[in-house]
Amino acid sequence: MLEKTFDAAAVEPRIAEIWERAGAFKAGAGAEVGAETFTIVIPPPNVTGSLHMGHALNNTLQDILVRVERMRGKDVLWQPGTDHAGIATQMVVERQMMERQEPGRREIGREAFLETIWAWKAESGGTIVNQLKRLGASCDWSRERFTMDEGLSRAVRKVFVDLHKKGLIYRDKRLVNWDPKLLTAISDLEVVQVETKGHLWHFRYPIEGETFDPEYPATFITVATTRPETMLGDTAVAVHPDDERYTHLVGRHVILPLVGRRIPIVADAYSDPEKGSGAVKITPAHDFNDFEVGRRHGLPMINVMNAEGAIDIAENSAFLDTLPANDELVETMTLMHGQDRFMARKRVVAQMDARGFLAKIEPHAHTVPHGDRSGVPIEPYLTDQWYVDAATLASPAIASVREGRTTFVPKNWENTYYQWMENIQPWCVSRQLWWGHQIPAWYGPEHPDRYGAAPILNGQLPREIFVAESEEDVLKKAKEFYPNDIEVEIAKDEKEFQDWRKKYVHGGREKIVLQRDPDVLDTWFSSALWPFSTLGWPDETPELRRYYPTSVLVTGFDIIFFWVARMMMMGLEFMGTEPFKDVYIHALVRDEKGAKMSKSKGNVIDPLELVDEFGADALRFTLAAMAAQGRDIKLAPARVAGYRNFATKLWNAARFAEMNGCVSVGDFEPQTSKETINRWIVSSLNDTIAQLNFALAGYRFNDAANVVYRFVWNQYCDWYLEFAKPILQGTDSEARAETRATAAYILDEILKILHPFMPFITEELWRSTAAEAGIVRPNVLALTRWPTDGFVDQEAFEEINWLVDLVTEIRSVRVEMNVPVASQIPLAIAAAGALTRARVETHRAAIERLARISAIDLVDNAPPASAQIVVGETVACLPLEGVIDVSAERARLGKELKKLDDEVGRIDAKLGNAQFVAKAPEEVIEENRDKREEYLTRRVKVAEALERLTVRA
RNA sequence: GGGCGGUUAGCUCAGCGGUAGAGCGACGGUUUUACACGCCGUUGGUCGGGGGUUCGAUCCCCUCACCGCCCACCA
Repeated sequence: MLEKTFDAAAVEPRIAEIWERAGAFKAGAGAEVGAETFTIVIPPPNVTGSLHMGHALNNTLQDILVRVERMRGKDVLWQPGTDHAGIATQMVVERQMMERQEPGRREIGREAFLETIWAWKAESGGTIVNQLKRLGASCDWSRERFTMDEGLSRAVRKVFVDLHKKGLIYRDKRLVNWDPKLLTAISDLEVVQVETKGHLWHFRYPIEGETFDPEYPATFITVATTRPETMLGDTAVAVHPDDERYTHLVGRHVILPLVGRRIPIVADAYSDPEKGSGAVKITPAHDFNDFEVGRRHGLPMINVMNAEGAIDIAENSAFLDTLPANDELVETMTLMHGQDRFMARKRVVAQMDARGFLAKIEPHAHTVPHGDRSGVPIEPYLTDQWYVDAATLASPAIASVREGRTTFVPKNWENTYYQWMENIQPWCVSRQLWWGHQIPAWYGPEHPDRYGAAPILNGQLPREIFVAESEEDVLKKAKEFYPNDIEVEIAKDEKEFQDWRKKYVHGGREKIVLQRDPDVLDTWFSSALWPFSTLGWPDETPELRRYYPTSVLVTGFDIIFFWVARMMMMGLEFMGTEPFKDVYIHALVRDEKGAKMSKSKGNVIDPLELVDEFGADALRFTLAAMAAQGRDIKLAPARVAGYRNFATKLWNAARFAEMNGCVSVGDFEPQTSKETINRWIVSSLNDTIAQLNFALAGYRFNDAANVVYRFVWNQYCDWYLEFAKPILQGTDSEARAETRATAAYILDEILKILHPFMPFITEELWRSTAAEAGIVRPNVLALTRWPTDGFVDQEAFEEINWLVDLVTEIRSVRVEMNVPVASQIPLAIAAAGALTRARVETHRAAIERLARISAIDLVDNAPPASAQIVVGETVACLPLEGVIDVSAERARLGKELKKLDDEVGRIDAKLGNAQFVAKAPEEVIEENRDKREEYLTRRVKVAEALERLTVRA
C-alpha cells in the first residue's frame, strides 16, 4: 500500500541508488542494437561552484532531452565534468588562505600554492557534482572529466603546439586589458563597461616657441581628457586634418607641462572636432586608440605605470631618455613616482592648476572598463602576451552556421553569434596566474651566432622561443637549434635559472638553461576543446569516433562568445566537424521581480532549498514549464509549490488505481476496448503523446510540460478516474476488468512520458506499483521504451465532450440555483433523440454520480418550473419546483439567448461580407458556417426552454 | 552609437493572423473513503499608446512611450 503522500526527501536518494546500481546512465545503456547516438556534453560548472538556479535550469533541460532519447532506445552519452576556472578558483583559494591567516601565495611559492589548490579541489570540488546528482541529472558519472586532468591537459598542449606551428598562435607585444589588482592580462570578454560619473579635464599645452599665457589662446592648445594621470606618457597631440582651427599648428610642437617633453601636433582623423576641444592628447602606451594613432605616426610609447597601476617613472629609461633635466621634472618625479593611478590623477590636476595649465573641469558621464572578476578599472597596458588568431579560426565557424550545419534555437541568437564572430579580435590567451594549464613554451637565449656585438640589451637577453608538448620534445628542439658543443637543460626553478643566467651573461657559455613561460592559459582555452577532449582526443578512442560530433549543446546566452563560439572554432580546426548539430540557448533565471539574482542583492534563490522543500521533481517541472523560448524566467517559489501539488496529485491517482485493483495487464491492447471512456482516455493519451513529441522536437519545453500536466490532471484525474468509479464499483465484471486494465495502462504510460520531467516520483511509482501488484518489471523506468502514439477514436471524443459539458452545466446551474451540494436531485431529459438516449444509457451512472443526480428520466416534455440546460441536441431539465426562482432562471436563459444571438450576428456579419467570403480560406468559412449552425440549433432549444417558462409564468 | 528582447487577468507567465489561456491569488461552496498539496463553482483582460497592411490583428508592418539585455575605442 502506497503512503498517503510522496515523500521526496526519503525517496530521492533511494531512487538515485537504484539508477546507479542499474548502470542506467552509462553511455549506451539500454540502447537498441545499431541505434544512432545522442550526445550532450555538459557545460562544465566551475569546480569552485555550487549549484545555482542557472545550473538547475540548464541541467534540467539537458536531462529531459537525454532521458527521452535514452527511452527511445538511442545510444546516449551525457558527458559530465567540471572546469578548473582559473581566476575564480585561484581567488577562492587565496581568499580562504587569507581568512585562515596563512602565508600568501607569493610567500609559499608556485608549487606549494598549486598543491594547496589541488588539496582544496579534492576536498570541495565534488560539491557541485553531488548537487547535480540531487537534481537527478542522468550523466554518465563514470566518465566524469576535469579540465586539468592529464588527458585534457595533453589535449591543451597539443592544440597549443599545433596552432603555434600553423602560425595561429603567436606572441605579440601590444596593449592588453590589464587587471592591476589581479596582476594579469584578461581578454576583451572579461572586461565589463561600467557607467561612471567622472570629469573631463581641459588642459592647456603650451606651444613651443610661444610664451605661454593663459590669456592668449594662440600660445597654447587645449586638450580634454578623462585620465589626467596618463599625460606623463603623452607623446603627441592630435587634431583632425580638416579642422581649420588647428591646421596652422600641425607640424609644430608643444612642450608637455610638468615633464618638459617636446611632442608634435599631428593630424589624424581619429581626432573628433566635435569632442572636447577638438584636440586630443595621445598616450600610446595607455590607451587603445592612442596606440593606433601612435603606430600611424611612429610615436614613441612611454609606459609610465607599473603592473599595479602606480606611476613608475624614477628609473624608467623610456620616460627619462628624451627629457631635459630640470627642477620641474625633479619635482614631478618626486610628487608622482610610486603614487597609484587615482592619487596621481589628483596630483597631476593640482600641479596643472597651480601652473595655469588647467582650463576647466566639466562633469562627464562615461563608461569605464572594469575587470569582471576584480571589479577594478582595467588598465590598457603594454606587455608581451600570447594571442590566438581568432579571425582565421572564426571564418569556417561562421560558415557552419550560415550554411545550417549548426543551428541555434531560438534562431535569433545566430545574429548575435555572427555579429561577434565577424568582428572578432585576436584572443589574448595568456594569464599571469598559477592555476591553469601552463603554457608549453620555453625561452632560451638567442643563437650565439647572432649575438653580434651587443648580445645583451638593458640587461635583457634576446630570447628564442621553443614551443613543444613535453620537456623531452623541447630539449630535442633546443639541442638541434643551439651549437652541438653547448649543453641544454631546463630550469627546475627560478633560482636555478637566475644562477645560470648570471654566469651566462658574464660569458659562461658552456651551458644553456631554458626557462618555461610561467603564464597559464585562459580557462576558456581548455573549455573550447571540451566536446572532443572529454572523449579522449588526441587519441583515436572508440568514444571519440562514436559520440563526436555531439547532438545538441544546451547553454545560456551569456556564454555564446566565451564558449560556444570557441568550441565551434576549435572543433572545426581539430576535428574537421562542427562540435554540435543544434545549440539550444535558454534564458536566465531571475528572481520573482525580474532582477538578476546576485549575492550582493541578496535575492538568490537556492535551488537546493527548493529541492529540500518541494522535491527535485517539482523544481525540475517548474523550470521546464517556464522555459519558454526567448524569455527570461522569473521564478516564483509559489509556482514550485504548485508543481509539487501536481506530483502529489499523480501519487494519489496511483493510490486510487492500486486501491481499485487496477493492475497492468501484460498483453493489454487498448485499441480493442469497448467502453467509451476507455477508448476516449486512450485516444486522449495518444493525442498527448503526439503533441509531446512535437514540442520536444522543437525544444519547446514549456509546451511539453504543459501538455503532460493537462493530460494527467485535467483528463485522467479530473474526468477519467471519476467516470471509471461507477464501473470499478459496479457489477459488470467484463467492463470492470477492461477499465482496470485501462486505468493501469494509462498510468504506466503517464509514468513514462512524465519521467523525463519528474524522474524520481515516476521511477518510484514504477517500481512500487509493480511490487504491490506482484509484477516483475524487466527494467528501471529510465530504460523503459518511450511510448508511441496510436489510435484516436473521434467519436469517443465527441461523446465524452458531451458528457463533460452536461455534467459541468448541471453543476453550474446547481450552484447558481443554490441547490445544496449534499442534496441529490432528479434529472429529466426532454424529447431525447436516439443519440442522446444511447449516451444517457451508457453514462447514466457517471452522470448521477458526478452531477449528484438521484435519477434520470427520459420525458417527452420539459417538466414545469425546471432549469433547462442545452447541451448539443440534448435538453436536460432539473425539475426544481419550489426550489428555483423562475424569474432568475428566465433571466439566465435570456442572457444565454442574447449571447447566442450576438454570436450568430457576428458570424452573419462575417459571412455577409463579400470580401470575407471571397478572400478567407475555405476552411475558415466552413468553420464559421458550422459554428453558426451549432449556435442556431442551440438557440432554438434555449428559446423553447424560455418559452416554456414564460407560458407557465 | 549599433543590435536584440519585453510591455497580455491582482501577481508570475503561455499564446502570436480567425475577438484570449495556465499557475498562484481573490470570492462562494465543499471534509462525497485517491488526493484540503484536494474537489465544485464564480470573478477577473479596450492583449502599453497611436497609425498602417488585411475580409479579419493580441499576433504582421511603421511609430511613440516605458523597461531590460548585449556589443562598441570616443577624449
